[in-house]
Amino acid sequence: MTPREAAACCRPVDGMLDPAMFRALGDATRVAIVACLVKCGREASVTEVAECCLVDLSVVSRHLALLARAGILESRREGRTVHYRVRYGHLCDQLRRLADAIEQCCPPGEATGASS
Amino acid sequence: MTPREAAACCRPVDGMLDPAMFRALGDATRVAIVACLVKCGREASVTEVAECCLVDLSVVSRHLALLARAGILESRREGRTVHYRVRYGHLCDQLRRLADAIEQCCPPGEATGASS
DNA sequence: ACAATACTTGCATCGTGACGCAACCGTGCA
DNA sequence: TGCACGGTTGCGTCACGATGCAAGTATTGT
Repeated sequence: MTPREAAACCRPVDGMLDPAMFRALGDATRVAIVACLVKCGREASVTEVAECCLVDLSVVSRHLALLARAGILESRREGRTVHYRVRYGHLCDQLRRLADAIEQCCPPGEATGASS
Repeated sequence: MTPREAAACCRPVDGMLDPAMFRALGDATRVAIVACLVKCGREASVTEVAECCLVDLSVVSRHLALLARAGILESRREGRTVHYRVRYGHLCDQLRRLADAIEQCCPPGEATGASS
């Protein structure tokens, strides 16, 4: 199969490789925010998150909104406070399903770490 | 634990969230190239890959080099031809280990799809 | 009603990255 | 040695995104 033919052929991996999700994780500040929230293990307000960052609070607000749009975080409003939390289930699921979809195309003979 | 404390605390997830890898997958053209190579299941030359893309061959060459630097692809030279192939094992491993590291911080009560 | 809090949005600036073209390098062949 | 082929690299252009500041919005408390 030539690459040209492969590009036309539809596989599970096509739907999993969403540039928007990866772009969201492709920025140092956003990665720091996500790591912070992941390790925190609970939801946090914009102000709380901004205390871990060197950038302006308005920038943090925009980053959080972007991460939520990308499906990595979710938000909950409580009065004038907005809480953001990691979508652990969705995020881990996406990563594992992508790994599975990629592996499915891996020709025999190439180790992928799994024995399926 | 406040987000500020969480940011200072070191967890496995810190080393796994590499912005460079995600940035590499955060571009539509590069994602198309990776999807093409993944589905192809074999190595392909720069010219072959360029036949699946709408952009100039020089652009494809740069994208392939970037993806190789990010650890997603690897290259092999054969005469004047350069073959690129997906690092299936490394890529899937990275994705799964990241999922594991994130899940490790997930508080009990939040479903992550796994039962560990 | 007024003020304070918590966050969002408009706007200007600046850097980075994607792209195409052209020139260049390395290899193989006549 | 000359030439064709396969890739890479330099350079200019252009668009987008990250940032900070200031202004605006929504909600709470006095």
